[in-house]
Amino acid sequence: MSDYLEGLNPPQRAAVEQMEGPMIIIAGAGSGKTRVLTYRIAHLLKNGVDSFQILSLTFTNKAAREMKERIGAVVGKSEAKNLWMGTFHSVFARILRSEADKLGYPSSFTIYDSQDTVRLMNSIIKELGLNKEQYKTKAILGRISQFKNNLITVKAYRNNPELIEADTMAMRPQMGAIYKAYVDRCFKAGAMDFDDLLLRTNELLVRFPDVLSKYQDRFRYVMVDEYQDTNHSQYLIVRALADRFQNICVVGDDSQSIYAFRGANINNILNFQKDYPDVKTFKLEQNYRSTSNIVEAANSLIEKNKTRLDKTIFTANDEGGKIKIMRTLSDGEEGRWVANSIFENAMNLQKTYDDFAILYRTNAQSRAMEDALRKKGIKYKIYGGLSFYQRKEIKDLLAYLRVIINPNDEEALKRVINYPARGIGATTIDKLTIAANHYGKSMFNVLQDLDNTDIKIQGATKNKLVNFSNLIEGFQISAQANNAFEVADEVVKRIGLIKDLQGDGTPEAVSKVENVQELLNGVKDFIEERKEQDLDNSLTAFLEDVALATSQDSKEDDEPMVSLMTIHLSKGLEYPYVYIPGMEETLFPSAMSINTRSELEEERRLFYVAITRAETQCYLSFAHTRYRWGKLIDCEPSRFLEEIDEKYIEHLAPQRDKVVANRFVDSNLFEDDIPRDKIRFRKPVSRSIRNQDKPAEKKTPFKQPQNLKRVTPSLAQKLGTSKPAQKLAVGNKVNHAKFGNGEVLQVEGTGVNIKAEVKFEGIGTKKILLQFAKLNILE
DNA sequence: ACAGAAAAGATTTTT
DNA sequence: TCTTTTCTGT
Repeated sequence: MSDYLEGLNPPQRAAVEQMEGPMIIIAGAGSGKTRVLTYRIAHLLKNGVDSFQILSLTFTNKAAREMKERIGAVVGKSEAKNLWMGTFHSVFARILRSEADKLGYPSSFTIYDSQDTVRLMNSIIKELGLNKEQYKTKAILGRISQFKNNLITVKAYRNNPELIEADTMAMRPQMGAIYKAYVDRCFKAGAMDFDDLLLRTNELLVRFPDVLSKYQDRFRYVMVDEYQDTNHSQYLIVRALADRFQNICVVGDDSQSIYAFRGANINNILNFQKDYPDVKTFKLEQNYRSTSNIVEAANSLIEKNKTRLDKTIFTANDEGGKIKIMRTLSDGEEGRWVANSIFENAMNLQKTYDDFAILYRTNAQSRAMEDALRKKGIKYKIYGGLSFYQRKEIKDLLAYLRVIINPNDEEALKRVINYPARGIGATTIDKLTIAANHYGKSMFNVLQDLDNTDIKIQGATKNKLVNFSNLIEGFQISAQANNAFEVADEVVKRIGLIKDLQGDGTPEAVSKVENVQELLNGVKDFIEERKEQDLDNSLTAFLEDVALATSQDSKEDDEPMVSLMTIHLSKGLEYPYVYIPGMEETLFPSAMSINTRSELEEERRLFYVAITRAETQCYLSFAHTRYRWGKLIDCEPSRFLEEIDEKYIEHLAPQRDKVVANRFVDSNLFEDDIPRDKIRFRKPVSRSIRNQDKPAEKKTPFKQPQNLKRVTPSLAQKLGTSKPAQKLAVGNKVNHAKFGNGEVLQVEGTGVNIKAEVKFEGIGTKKILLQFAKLNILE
């Protein structure tokens, strides 16, 4: 019966068998963390713990679902069903729904996604008459998010001179007013943003001790996965809930903390031992995922971080291939190289495309990869980006459903009030907004009571408004009698959505219609699935599911495809072959994150996460030029490349071509790594042909030579320094244009500061900065 | 009120 | 480069 314990190594087993008291499992990458978590819950259940008493918080819905399935396999499905398992946001949304009235919210409160909050903030800034250059929507929202994650309410903000001072200094003196307006509007709309789901939970637990007591008593065993990525708000919730029984088990890896930018506090995991002095610590240090080359390379990288918990990741796996680094001229060439390499590996090693992943720092990098993959005929899927539920046609339909459930949901209302177009324009909406603010009512209430408001709206427009509000009220009545699918279907038919989308029959239009159809099917599936499991299948439940769904949660495809995603999204996943393009300064590490040590360390952890996704082979690449912001810019290899111990690395880029090198040195152009064909043939031919039918002044004639000139000096420097440590070794015989022949005695420094000590015949020893030296390797 | 044109903005990561 | 916002004229 307890055979599930057999396959575990000693620390894994010890962690599984530790049932009571505070404990922390420090789980290195690929150390079988999910297994331990799963079996630990199974173990609790087997030992008589009631499944209703376990709360398990994960980072993604997907992780929760998978874990539930695996537990179900061990202890039986019906038992697993009772577990409270999910993301912080989804679990606490559920709790907040049942306790909403205590906080003055309707239990059918809406969850605002980031699109909604941006729209709301835009209108607030406009209404307050603020300069939008000075008050950037995103920056303001980011600041408010910070406040909320640290439980700083509007009141607390106003009583905090330091915060006010900081905002005043940052040229945002109206921050407090904006914050208040934002919170008020959300509240009035019966809406919570993502941060509210945590903040309001805290409020609930603090203000209502009986509620806290209830949930403390209910959740006698609390588990938190990815603890290194919890923020302060989450930290407090967890601590409060576990306070009575102290059966709290957190799992995480400080080396994989990559969400500081959205408030994650790595100190939560670093200080856990201080919070619970009698904590039991378990370390899972054996990596089962990757080859030893990958594990060791990642170790050598992460050692460069100063703030770390003490642990040593090791593996018993094969050595495997070294980490391969490729250098290319341009981002386009980088993409082609990746696509080719995937194609060849799949072919030669008999792998399917499922075995490959391309992980990048920024979403913008996907394009070059996509282009190359498409040309090569390789199927791929992109995770992240616009999820299905964020597409316009879907959001529009969802907005109708939201208004039906919660007519005070202003963002949804504004979305649908004139969609499909029914002649209610911006002017009218502005008037309604003003009236709503003035009377302290929701916009929909104003609509229902037009006669008792003194806003000047023309008769024709007024009719349209009345028709609209009647339409919604009709839906609401229907929603009381019919299920979610029937309501959604009725909405689509009544507003003529399909007809509106069909339009001109372009492929885009067709796909929009299909999307709407798919959403309807989705509602149907949802209802049936929930019915089967005897769960809430209301429209409200559906909308909540959708609001908290992420792109990772989409269904699996049957056809094998290469996976493309940001490194952030890749956390928790693993692939045999991993490609990490764009290993360049200002891209990775990002230019925004090189100013402080902690930011840089987070970037390094991000790189660590990326490398450790790989099971058998990891490829890194960088380009010398890249299109960014529509401009061709020069790039320098990432500093991270030099931080991996050389012995785990193999460079794939061709070595310097000496003949070419010499020729270029003579003319003071020594970008000898550029293959000759590339110099001649990069696009100018086709461009000049295309330019023939364009006005002369618009064309950029022979951009190529221009680029060469502009690029030359710096590119030369970079090529000279790109891998000098490897290229220029002690003992090399070199030639210098001025000093003649010599022998390398020493190489020191990094990046642009690499120096070589060279003994020249008849001249003596010189220290030369490779960045400027015109050295040719003779042997 | 709306379509088409011009200008601005974006690219760090997201539950 | 490509998308989104704002302006302009009807």
